[in-house]
Amino acid sequence: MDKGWGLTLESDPVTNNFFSSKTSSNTGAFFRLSHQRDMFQFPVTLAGSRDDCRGTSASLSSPSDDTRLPVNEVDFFSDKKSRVIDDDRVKKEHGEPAPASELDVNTGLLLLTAGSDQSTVDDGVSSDMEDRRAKDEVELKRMNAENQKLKDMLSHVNNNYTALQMHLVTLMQQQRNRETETTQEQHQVQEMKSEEKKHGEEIMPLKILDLRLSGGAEAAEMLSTHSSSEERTRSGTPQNNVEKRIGREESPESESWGPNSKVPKLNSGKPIDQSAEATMRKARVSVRARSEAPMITDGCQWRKYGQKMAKGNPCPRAYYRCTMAVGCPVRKQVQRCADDRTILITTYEGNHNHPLPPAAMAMASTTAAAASMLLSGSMPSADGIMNQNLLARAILPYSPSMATISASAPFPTVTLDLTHSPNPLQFRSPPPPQPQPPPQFQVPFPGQPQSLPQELFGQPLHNQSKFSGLQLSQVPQPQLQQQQQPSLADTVSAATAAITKDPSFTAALAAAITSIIGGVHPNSSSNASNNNNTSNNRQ
DNA sequence: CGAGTTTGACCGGCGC
DNA sequence: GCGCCGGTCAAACTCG
Repeated sequence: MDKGWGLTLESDPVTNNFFSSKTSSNTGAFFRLSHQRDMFQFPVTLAGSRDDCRGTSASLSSPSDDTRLPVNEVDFFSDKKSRVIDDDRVKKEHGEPAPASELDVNTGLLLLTAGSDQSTVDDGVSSDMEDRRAKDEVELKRMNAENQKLKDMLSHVNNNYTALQMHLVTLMQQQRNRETETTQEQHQVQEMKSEEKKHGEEIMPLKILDLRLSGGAEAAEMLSTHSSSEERTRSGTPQNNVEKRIGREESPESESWGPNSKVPKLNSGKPIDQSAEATMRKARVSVRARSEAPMITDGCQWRKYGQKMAKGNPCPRAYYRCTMAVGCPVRKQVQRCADDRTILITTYEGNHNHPLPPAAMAMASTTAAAASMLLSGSMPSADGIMNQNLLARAILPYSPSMATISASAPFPTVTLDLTHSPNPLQFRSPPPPQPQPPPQFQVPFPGQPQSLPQELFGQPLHNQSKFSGLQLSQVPQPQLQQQQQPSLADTVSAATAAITKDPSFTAALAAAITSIIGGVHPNSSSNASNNNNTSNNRQ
């Protein structure tokens, strides 16, 4: 029952659906906030100050202060807006019209103010005043339109900026790949042939992951292994089970988790790129999170295809595959921790072969960044440093030691441990009084189903903004549509700031998106329409 | 009735 | 070669 969620981090100026209801009543508010996040945050992003993230986020706090104006709007023009509005209201209450020049700001509140004016007028203010106010309202509407236009423009610029950044990252990593490809592959092949297969596993998936992350479709194209192109081709065509089965038997590349994709044998017998491709998909990103829910929600559609009792764990392991596109190779395993059954371990594997909704992109990019970090661990390079930074920046705002790497496992795995319940917004201060701790902790990715957050936080949303804002986006909050609950705005802004302001994360996101969607523009409006899942309906 | 889940069977890798 | 194990399949089942 995940309808109505998934609109999260990504603004989409192309579609211009600022205030559209999108797919549910919940998304509208957040979507608007997303844009506004872009709107006010973008200039800071351009400043390129990585630390602004926290600073700005901190400045967005005080969600408990319900009297605050929505930060996004306040920030957009000037800081005197709130004062202007208050003054305006005071003046009007005293029969003194506010100058029209001061009315060009907070639209929602001004509209409300206008409404209250009416009652004042009814009380017997002169018709002259009435005319003035009518003019003010007209002016206000005009300003609203301008404001909207500016939002559009800013979002558009922001997207252009992101696209440029993505392109830059792509080019840089392509260059590096070209430089390192030959020597590294030769070296790795020699190593793998001479050393343990485990060592081979450790290197190969990482390399390919890096290729995907860095170059995405372009790099894959350049290096075109026929397996990867084959996979892309297959991904675009419908598959039935028979085809899958055949593909599984005849081509190890057809199913990422297929038993045929085992690394050692592939390495020995297949071209390096092909085996590497297969191996790459063995790299995993594991997310540990406390959750009562049977499965964390990450923005994708999943279909359960199996359940097994794993050795050493009384809790069954569930197997899911991504169903957002036919033939998507991404799988995930969900299992409760044997030691602490409140901990849900979700392990992702593979790369999506389809555009992702923003909510899923956040998760995918994070896991991709994690996988990239895994790569960087064995392949020190400028990118490695960057990728570590990516993950660190993606995660560390929430906890300084969440990510652990295990390359000794059967498959190299990055574990994002979110079970330590860090104060996700610890960089914001001060925390509001929490009547009770959240009963569970969910992965701070957007796209949580609407049904969860209230349970998560055990309190009204507007008091929950200390939690990672990324998942607050889908919480029903009708009020927000009207006056943009500051706490939610803060939360969303802080969360998005934590992610989007960081140039390195933006790069990671861009690269991940590139790799994930295979060249589809991340801002494609198709994503926006794609983002509401009905998966986990029975979860 | 269709979509999703359940669950036993099956498959392949791996260790002994 | 055999058994264990992880992973997947697919028929049966459930649910809306």
